[in-house]
Amino acid sequence: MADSRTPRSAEGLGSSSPAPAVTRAAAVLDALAEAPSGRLTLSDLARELGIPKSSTSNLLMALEEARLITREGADFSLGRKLVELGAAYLSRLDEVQEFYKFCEQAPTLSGETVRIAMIDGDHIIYLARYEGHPAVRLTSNIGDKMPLSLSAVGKVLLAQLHDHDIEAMFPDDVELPVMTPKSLRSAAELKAQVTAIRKQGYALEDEESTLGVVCLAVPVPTHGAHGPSLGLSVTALKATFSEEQAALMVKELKELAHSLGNPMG
Amino acid sequence: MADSRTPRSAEGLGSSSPAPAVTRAAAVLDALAEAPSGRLTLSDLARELGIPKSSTSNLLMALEEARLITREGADFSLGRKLVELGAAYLSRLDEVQEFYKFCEQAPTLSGETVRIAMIDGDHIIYLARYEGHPAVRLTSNIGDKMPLSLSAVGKVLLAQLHDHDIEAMFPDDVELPVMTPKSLRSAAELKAQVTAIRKQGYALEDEESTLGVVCLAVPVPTHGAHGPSLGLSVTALKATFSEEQAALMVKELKELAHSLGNPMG
DNA sequence: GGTAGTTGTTCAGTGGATTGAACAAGCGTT
DNA sequence: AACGCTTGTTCAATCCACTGAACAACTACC
Repeated sequence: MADSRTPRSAEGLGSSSPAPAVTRAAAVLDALAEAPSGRLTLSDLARELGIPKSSTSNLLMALEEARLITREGADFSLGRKLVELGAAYLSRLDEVQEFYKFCEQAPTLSGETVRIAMIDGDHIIYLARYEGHPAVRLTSNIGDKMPLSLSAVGKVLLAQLHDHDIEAMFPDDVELPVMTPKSLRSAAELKAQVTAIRKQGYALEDEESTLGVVCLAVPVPTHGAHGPSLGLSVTALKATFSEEQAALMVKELKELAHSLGNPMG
Repeated sequence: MADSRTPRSAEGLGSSSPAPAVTRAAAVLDALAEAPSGRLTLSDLARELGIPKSSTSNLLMALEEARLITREGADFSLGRKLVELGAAYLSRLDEVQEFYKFCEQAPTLSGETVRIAMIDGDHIIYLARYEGHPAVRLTSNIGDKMPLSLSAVGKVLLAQLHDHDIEAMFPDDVELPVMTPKSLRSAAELKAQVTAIRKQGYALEDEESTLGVVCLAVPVPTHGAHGPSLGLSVTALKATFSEEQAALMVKELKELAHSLGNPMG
């Protein structure tokens, strides 16, 4: 009966937005992005977000006119304008451009799958991907999200935060997402890793998100304090993974991180 | 003095939106996307969009809370959430996934630079790019836009439209964008090409956007009448471009287009 | 230092967006 | 076919988001 019973109201009860229509419109976009099929009807949205139908209708018309959503018969889905806007965001990040250039020239990395990611709330989000050999074709795409505890980049970016922030995000009794038998289970495990990562300067993910796959990650030093935290990672097959190779990759990752962190590297 | 004098009002004078706040919020996003530096202040936005400062402030607060924009001191820029939303849109397009798979296996295309694009108002927008050989590294990225008259995909998608739509978009006295000496100049030229493209089933772009580079494109048949028009293109260096190669590429492009057009190809 | 130009924030009044009920149109069932 | 239960649209009354002016905080330039 597809009873998706998640009446998460658009407004957080106490938080009256200075422009409710905008907040609700954003909630509509979120709902469409999270809907498994990517398509919802007016009534679906009105019900899920707790907005009167007539108001929802107005919102949808305005969103459609702005091409932020598309109507297809009775179904609404995300609009193409969002691809433009997302691309506009990425094109402004000089780091992404330099990332590609560096990967091509790096002796070891140029043959591997390298990604650059950014912390985004309690997730990481992939900004760009360089694929040296399509041998290990990844399923993740640009823009995809991943829990912090399940990825090397996530852990290395977490390690950059202050302890009290980590504590706030991962209280001792928190339930961590699990994707493989080797996924971290407890906040304690995660925090132990964080201190280890701080010492050694890089993070390792050992089949914690995908069996047979390992990941190394380093942080990009945040230049000038402003701007969000970036991280870099290499992905490799566990089967063909050696200590010396790892050392080489970490070395090159750190070089890349350094040149990204210092504008005129 | 950076006198960007473009007071393009957010509302189109006569068009009263059913949810003005949303329309204006979308205008804010547009303005940020088009701003050369990607950063604008509250006053910049208020001035450019013709919105009172106090209202603009409200909009920006709501947008920031939704993470659709970010504040950095006094400057506002696009937010990360837009990358997520754009990615969510793309992930729903099965065509993109199949596009990659096909390109890898195609005998000729697998070595070339292939792209899939979509018509979007009076532009095309690139949805995905497959790069066989990084020999001809393109400057265009996913999400980038391009005028219809300047690209092979643009022309081939234009040729899919009805004549009266083309006439409306390109009246005889229209001024076409020019990027190289070989760019089309007049609507007449464009329309002549459109009829030619309809006959031969594919479009050629001969150094019209970049000197030294040629492009071939075919349309993807729109299955079931709904859904936007997609197009495929291959890019090659004019220097190494031969007739037979072109024939092969067009053949494979058409195969790909066919399998994309028919879900269970 | 003083002035004139910014900037972004505050606040009470008002005009228009939002709303709920009533509407019409579409489906599936009995 | 008539029913029950959907769907999305219409419309007048109300409430609240928007507004404009006044505010405070900076910067720049004599």
